[in-house]
Amino acid sequence: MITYSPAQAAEVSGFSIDTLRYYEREGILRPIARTSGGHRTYTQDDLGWLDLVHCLRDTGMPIADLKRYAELSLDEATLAARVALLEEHDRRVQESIDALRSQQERLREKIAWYRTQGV
Amino acid sequence: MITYSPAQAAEVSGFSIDTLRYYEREGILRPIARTSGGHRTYTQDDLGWLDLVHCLRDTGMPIADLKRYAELSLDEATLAARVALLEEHDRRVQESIDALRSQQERLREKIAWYRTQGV
DNA sequence: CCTTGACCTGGAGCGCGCTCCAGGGTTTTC
DNA sequence: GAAAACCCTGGAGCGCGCTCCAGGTCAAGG
Repeated sequence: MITYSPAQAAEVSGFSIDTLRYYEREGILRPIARTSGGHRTYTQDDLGWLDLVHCLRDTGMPIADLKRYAELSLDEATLAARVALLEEHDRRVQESIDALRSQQERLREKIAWYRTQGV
Repeated sequence: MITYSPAQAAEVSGFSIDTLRYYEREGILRPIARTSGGHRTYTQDDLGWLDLVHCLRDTGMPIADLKRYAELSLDEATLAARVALLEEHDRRVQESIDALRSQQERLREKIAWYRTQGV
């Protein structure tokens, strides 16, 4: 089985080593496997999960929500509930995109107004 | 001339009274006029500026940038430079909208994948 | 082996953007 | 003219999401 050192996991996931440890402490990552000496070895599954985590963080999901989602994932039977949460998150992402666009529209109106003031 | 008490300025601008004071301390607002007793009286101009501030904050401009922008505004001759900064900000807003949309796209792909796993 | 670089833990610290508080003074209302 | 509501200042505190540090242990190359 292919595994990854902390440095490699950081490289591939795009999170810093410190952040990976922080996520594990917070329960966003399940406990990562260790070598006999105690060094972490990330699996491809771990990296797959981190990819989703990155996507959710980039779209503004708070750490606390991610943690609840991760806890849900411990129980196989919650798959439907998890997908529902992702869809709910998708709606919030859509709202923030819409909000950003409408504020951008206002910004552009203000720029246009300044332009009429002789720029 | 129409003026506004702190509470009214907060109501109209959508910022809390504490935030208005904070912005003034930080130099994002020019010093607000006072009554003989020291209470602030906001003018319509102040509220107009606060409206732009709200727009810029909502689109993610950091406090430090807003402060630099406000300092520029003290000099009439910088109008063109300020408009250029707003346009630069507009480009960054566009970038973050685009980033959000592409991450949303990935999120939707992940949801679709989970759906194939039997939800 | 032994060096060198990567990794470990627990906990402190930080940057941002507010938010709240104590202990007062001011303004408005009746 | 007194009560009630509002506002003042300076500074401390907070929530979030990391980031850094000390003081050690582990692992891979020569």
